[in-house]
Amino acid sequence: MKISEAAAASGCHLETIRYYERVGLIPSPNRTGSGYRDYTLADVERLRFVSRGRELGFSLEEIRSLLRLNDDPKLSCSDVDALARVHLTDIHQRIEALTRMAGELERVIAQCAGGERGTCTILGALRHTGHDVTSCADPGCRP
Amino acid sequence: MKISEAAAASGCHLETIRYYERVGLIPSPNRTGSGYRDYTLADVERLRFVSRGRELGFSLEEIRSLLRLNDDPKLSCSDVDALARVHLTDIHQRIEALTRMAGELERVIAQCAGGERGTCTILGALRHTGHDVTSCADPGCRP
DNA sequence: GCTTGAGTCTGTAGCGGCTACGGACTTTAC
DNA sequence: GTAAAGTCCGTAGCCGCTACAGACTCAAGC
Repeated sequence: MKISEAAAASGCHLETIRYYERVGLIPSPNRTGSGYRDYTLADVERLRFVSRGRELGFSLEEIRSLLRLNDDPKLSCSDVDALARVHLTDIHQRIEALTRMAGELERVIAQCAGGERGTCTILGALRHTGHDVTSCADPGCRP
Repeated sequence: MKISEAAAASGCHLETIRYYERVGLIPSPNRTGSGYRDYTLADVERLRFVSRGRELGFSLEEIRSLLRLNDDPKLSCSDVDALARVHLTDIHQRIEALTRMAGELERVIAQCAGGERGTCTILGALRHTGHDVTSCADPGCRP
């Protein structure tokens, strides 16, 4: 199977596949006589593994670990579980940070909306200290 | 004011300040006789503006636009409003994507927890097609 | 057999937003 | 006077790709 077919079958972009090979995430596939990469179904499955891992937000290093855990059935399932839980915690933290951002942004936008006057509350929030147009719970906000 | 003081006063890391200068986000400050950067309060305010913009998740290019809008009071407040709304939509989309990830991950983790058996459902979810251990609403999931 | 176009090859550079050096200089503290 | 800390500049690295350039190979049509 050629690289373009492997790309279509795995959901990875063609250039991304070459990149994964370069960084050692997937093994180098066989080559045809003329030097073209020749992928097996097993190769494609590995690529799909990586692709699904990325969809779940795992880093390439995490996926590297997951692949190792997957390759060696003697290794413990609880390591996989631990890795996934750490990753989940990280995702939750990112969601929290973004939610905070969104909330703050919504507040300053709401105050600005419709205001054609010279003083823009959004710019004001960026200019002035301590979010003084809002109520910031963080004591570090006030200087 | 020296760069380390400007860093402390603005909340930007010292090396980050030099970076912002290099990419033209902030103007080059005055220099002392010996070539040290010498920041004014206006410089620090600009840095704080950038720092707060980053806290709200704006990209440096967005902040560049906001600075321009801020510098020229003749420009319309509604441009600021529009920029902020686009950014807010983007944040909401990122939250949504992360929430989807977290949900899926929670599902496979829940099925795996406590399982010391050889077949790990987390690895299974990564290996096998179409999230067959879950219920995926996306028709593209099934091949 | 020959041409054309599409696919593939390698290597390198770029993105964003920093961060971290190395080696030279200056300032500060004792 | 000397040692330590701060600053300077330039460059390279991080992640996870993506996009070239310039050389090749392959498949289809004539």
